Amino acid sequence: MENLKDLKKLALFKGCSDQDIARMKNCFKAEIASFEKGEVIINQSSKANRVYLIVKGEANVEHEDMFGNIAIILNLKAGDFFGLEEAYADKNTYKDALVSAEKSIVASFDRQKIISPCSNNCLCHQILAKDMMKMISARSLALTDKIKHLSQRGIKDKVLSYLETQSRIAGASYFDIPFNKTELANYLAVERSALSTVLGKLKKEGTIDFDKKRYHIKIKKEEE
Amino acid sequence: MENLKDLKKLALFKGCSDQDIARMKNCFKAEIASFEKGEVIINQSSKANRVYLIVKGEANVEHEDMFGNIAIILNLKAGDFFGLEEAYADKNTYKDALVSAEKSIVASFDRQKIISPCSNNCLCHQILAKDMMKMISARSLALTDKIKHLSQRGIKDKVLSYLETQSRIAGASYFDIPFNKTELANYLAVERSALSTVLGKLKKEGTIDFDKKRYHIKIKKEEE
DNA sequence: CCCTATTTGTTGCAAAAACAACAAAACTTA
DNA sequence: TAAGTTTTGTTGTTTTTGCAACAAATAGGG
Repeated sequence: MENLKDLKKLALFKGCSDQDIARMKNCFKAEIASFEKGEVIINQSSKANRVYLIVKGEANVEHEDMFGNIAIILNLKAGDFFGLEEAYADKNTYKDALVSAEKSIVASFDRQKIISPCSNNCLCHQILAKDMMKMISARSLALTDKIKHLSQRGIKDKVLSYLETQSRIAGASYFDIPFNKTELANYLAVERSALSTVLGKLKKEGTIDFDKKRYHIKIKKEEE
Repeated sequence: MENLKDLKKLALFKGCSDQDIARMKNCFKAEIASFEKGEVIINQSSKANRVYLIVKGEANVEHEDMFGNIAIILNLKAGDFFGLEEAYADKNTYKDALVSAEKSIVASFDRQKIISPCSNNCLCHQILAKDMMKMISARSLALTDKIKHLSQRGIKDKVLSYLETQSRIAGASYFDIPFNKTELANYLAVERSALSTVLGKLKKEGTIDFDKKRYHIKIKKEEE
């Protein structure tokens, strides 16, 4: 099982021995699978009986509304979970889909095993449980951040709000974002072409610069 | 301490005796205060060293952006927490303010005491810890719901998305929402006057009806 | 390296939302 | 109940966005 290497790289399992991980995999009824870009890992509205862990690559949490519009709710990276909230809040269907954003490896675990205390007394299970809390909290804060972007009036303010947050996270005025233009439009819930126009304008104005997925905030907007 | 009565009403403390609650209050360094409508319970950007519990009434999580626009992120009711995520994710400032939405009673606890295991072995502390996970998960799902509303193109779709969710939660086509029109506009991040126009149109069309904070979805939009 | 698929930029037009300003209605409270 | 405050509705103007269609640029695969 060469996937063990990828698992061990995750901060989540730091300090766990191979045996620990092997035992946990068994304990949680783990399964590991790999996906190509664009492949659906788990469908919207399907039964929520597993919890997914991105082991390698990236995946997007997506929601399709009644008109067929796709919204990218969140971008998940290695170490991030999908489905934990449903498990803990006792919801039995996922309200969103998980879609591989690039070549990825995803582990999944039995929902019930994850949320209930381990009978086997796995060495890492306690650590894991503690981390869960932290991860869900971080997710919650990330969602709040996103709401802040979406709450901006106008595409210009939305995109600047997003880019400033990304810049702050990166701790630099140059930074990469996980979205191409089409995906960024989906993430910000605006028209792709309109976003393109606004980005072009901001570039011409000299406020920002960008190339591919790399951005640069040249003029920092002042906080209130 | 007559506030004890209010605390005991919360699902969170069901099955806890007065002594249990008294011990927990001591253990968590609890403080209780009451607030009028519009009063700021805790300011945006202030030090996040306490966790707040709405004991009675309602409060809104609000965010003011760099242009002075107020966004209502979330409406909290009795039993809901504020600041838990910051505690668990180890953030030291609140990114939002908590504002009393009506006459309310709010308890606050020492952040550190909440997130670390209790040395006194309070009877309810374990239960509390378990509920925390559930609450944060539920919050996360609620935020995802809101993102879905905000992701809709156009005010009409936003407000219908919101009202349908509220209707589903209430389990009826008649239901009350916690916002007046101004607050609803802030929650949906749109112009109040534009929202007013759209609501009027929907009422004239016969899609919905409303009076004060009571709404009625007359024609149900079909899911995809 | 060429062919194809995807991504990105551009434009014009129609529709919608922001904004501002004001009037009517409802709610407070003295 | 009268005065003042807040909420809600209305309207006209300006700006922005959505939408559709197309062209250019880029990436990916054989």
